Amino acid sequence: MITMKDIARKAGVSQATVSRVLSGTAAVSPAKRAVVMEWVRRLDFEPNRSARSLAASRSHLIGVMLPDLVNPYFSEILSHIERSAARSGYNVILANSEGSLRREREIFKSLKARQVDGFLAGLVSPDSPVLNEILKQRVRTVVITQDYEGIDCVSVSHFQGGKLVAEHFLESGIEEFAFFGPEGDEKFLGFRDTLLNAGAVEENIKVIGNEDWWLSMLNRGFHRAREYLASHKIDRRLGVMAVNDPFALGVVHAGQELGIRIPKEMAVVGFDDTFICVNTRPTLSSVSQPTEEIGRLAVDILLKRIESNAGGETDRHVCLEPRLVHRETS
Amino acid sequence: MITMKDIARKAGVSQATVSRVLSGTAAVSPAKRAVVMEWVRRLDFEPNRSARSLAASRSHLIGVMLPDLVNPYFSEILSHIERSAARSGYNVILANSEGSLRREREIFKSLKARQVDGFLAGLVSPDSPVLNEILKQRVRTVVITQDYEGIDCVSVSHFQGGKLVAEHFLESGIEEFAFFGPEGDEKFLGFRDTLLNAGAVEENIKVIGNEDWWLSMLNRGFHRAREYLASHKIDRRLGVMAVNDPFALGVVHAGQELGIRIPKEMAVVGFDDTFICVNTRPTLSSVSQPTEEIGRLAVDILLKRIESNAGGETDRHVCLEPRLVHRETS
DNA sequence: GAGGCTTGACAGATCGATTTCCGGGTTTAT
DNA sequence: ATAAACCCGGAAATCGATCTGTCAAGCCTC
Repeated sequence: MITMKDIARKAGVSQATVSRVLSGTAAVSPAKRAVVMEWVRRLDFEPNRSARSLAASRSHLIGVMLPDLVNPYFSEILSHIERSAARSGYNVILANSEGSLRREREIFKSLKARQVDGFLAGLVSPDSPVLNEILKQRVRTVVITQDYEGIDCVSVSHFQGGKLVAEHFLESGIEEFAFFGPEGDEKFLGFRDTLLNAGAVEENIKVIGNEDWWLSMLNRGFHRAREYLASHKIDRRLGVMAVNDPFALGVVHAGQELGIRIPKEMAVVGFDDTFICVNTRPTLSSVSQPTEEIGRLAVDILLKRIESNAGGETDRHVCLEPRLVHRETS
Repeated sequence: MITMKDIARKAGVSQATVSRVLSGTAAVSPAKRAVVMEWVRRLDFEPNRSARSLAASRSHLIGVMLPDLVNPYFSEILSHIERSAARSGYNVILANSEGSLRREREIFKSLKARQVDGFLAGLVSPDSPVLNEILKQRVRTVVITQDYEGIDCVSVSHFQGGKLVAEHFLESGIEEFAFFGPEGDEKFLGFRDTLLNAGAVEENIKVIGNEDWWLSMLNRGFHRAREYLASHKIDRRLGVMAVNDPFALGVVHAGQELGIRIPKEMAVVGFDDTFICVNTRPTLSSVSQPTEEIGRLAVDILLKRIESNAGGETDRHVCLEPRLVHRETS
């Protein structure tokens, strides 16, 4: 391995000078700079990042923790995060929490030990133990997907999203509702509140499947939905909101299999507006989240925090507006 | 930050002893071991990974380079890679080459500087300059998605996959063919060879869109397909093979928009058998690749190489069999 | 009880960068 | 001409771990 020492020897300068040239922290005479650069090029030298992080306690690494990598919503966000980070010279170290709070804690600890300069976290629940650690340990973190007091956040208001769906159902004259997903989810709260305020009866709002939405690739949603729909006869038109698009798709397919007409007997709305929506028949209504903006802004805010060393400032909350995209399933 | 030195002082032993306890490389008396562990727990100590990598020149980090993160095929593989790696105590550092050879080179260089213990690479083309570097620089690497001489590989034979599709079309009596994707792709070669051997006429095998499949999320495929189908009247049944599922889906939708009946006038087969296939109507035929196995095996092989320090052995080529999954579009 | 062997633990070198401190050489001001 | 201010660049300390060399203590064996 080629080290700075080698370059220094070849170029006939000290190690410190090489370091200065490379990092540009101090002035170096054009002549020496040129010689150094020449040798760097010639030997194809790349400074050892471990040593660099150790010495500078800056790793140019950001930790990204997500609850699911297969759901296209997260894939898209991840993709935008990676791109933004790469543009600014940061690498991404990726971890999948699989929605487990225990895993979240482990990941957080282990990535901190890796000296990441900051975190981007898609947290699963407001109960996550990681939230306390973030506050306590002052690790620069931007949370996506939800909004927490005292922590930088970039997210769409899920509450608002749930409200949009509720309003949409109410306008269509629907009086029976079901939510496929975890009861504690913000979007469900928005959904239910809006319905109740509009005079809906609490008994007519069902919640199905609460703890394991992150395992929700299609089969999971499909089976849950089929199980439910098979045992609960639909007499009045049912408005179904799902926690995410894959789950919604499962509901649609379960409905189709059981001969339920969509959207006539059952209206279905998903969440995230991933590419799934326009590529299924019937096309899926969904609440849209601007993934590119989320990814980009999250990285921007995080890097600004890192590079300006601004730890104690007030937290930034970027709240983007969700939009209901109306398609064939509703 | 808490360091080993702190633990050593608190526990009244030397730093080396703490290191031994933590890494388990040498025997330490049970009594001291207990004291050390107690303090590690109490101070919630986690060794600094930068320092550790620097000293041990082992980072427990593997670099994963993929050409696309949104295509569910890669998402799934990535997800399995991350899980396997995490189980063995490795973290994943992720980079998206976006299919650009220039980016591939940059990424390779920069991750090497990060001291990754190994690489998992989904390379785009046999021309990738990274291939030479892998051979020359002896960086432990397992290539997925394709099969190269002299480098560890885990992949499905794309050639074989193309062959399966061709045979399938031939059995259906199809005599006109189109491939949507880059001409140099192995799967196209398998497709074409099989067709030609069976007596198909070269002029009846069209290739559409060759250089930028990685940008192929739906719109791209859709537009390419619409453009082509609108200007080329179908008189005999057309057999279309697409480079991946998103692209195939674009072809299906373009066909539908132009009133082409599927599979009657046009049969479409995708590649990768992602979850898209069963969740679109009509359901999409596709060539299946066992993503879980690919991800898991790739990590297994890489870690075995890393941990046994086996650099010079002959390369391992795991070639998994593709399977044609026949659905409604063909 | 002396010599040989194993085991446990310490001090100190090392990994490859960054960064501080300081001295020598130039330029500018008086 | 002398003092002051400025630039450059080198030597050495530092970051937080790992790992080697060394020595002391404990246990046999004869």
